[in-house]
Amino acid sequence: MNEARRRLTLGFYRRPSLEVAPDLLGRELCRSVGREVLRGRIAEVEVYDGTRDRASHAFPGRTRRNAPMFARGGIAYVYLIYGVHHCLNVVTAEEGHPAAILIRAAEAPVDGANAAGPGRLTRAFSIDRELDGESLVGSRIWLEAGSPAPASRIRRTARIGIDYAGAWARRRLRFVIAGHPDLSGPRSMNV
DNA sequence: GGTGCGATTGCA
DNA sequence: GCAATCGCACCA
Repeated sequence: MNEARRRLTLGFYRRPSLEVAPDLLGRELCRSVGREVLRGRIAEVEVYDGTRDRASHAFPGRTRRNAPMFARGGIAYVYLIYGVHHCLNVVTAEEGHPAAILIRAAEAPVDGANAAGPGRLTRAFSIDRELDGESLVGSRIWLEAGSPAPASRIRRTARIGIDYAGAWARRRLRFVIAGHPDLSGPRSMNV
């Protein structure tokens, strides 16, 4: 079986988020729907780690919504934003340490679909809150080894849409594949 | 039980 | 530039 199709295992997720984030770039997001499997190479992610990050859902401490962020790495955290769009996160790190990585963009899983932007991505991959807390090593949603982006192709920028977060808004916690055609956000944020 | 708002997007 | 649309955190 070819290396690119190898499924990522729990050990991949149970590491510090800053280690996992760049390692997610170029990995294949896989979503089983009906008898088909949607696949798309991840191009852009953002780290939300700890309770001191004002932009993180974990900032107020543990609540019902953010509970999956406090779990051990290896599950999905999916929430509804603006009552309109779903956002997919990969939960990382160890039990009790809230950390999640927002998957902001991937290559289109089917021709004509658009998975650039967190809301568009969940729509393209048919992901909603039914997958909140779902295992990432199960049969509904998972990651495969894909073709990891080499370190030389990875860039870091500030995160998007969190201007209210003070100093945290300036931290470079967004990771992208440089020059990738499917990045989201303002052009100035794409390197 | 009431209120305010968001890790976004698409359209005017 | 702004409306859409709703779960939920927070306060009373």
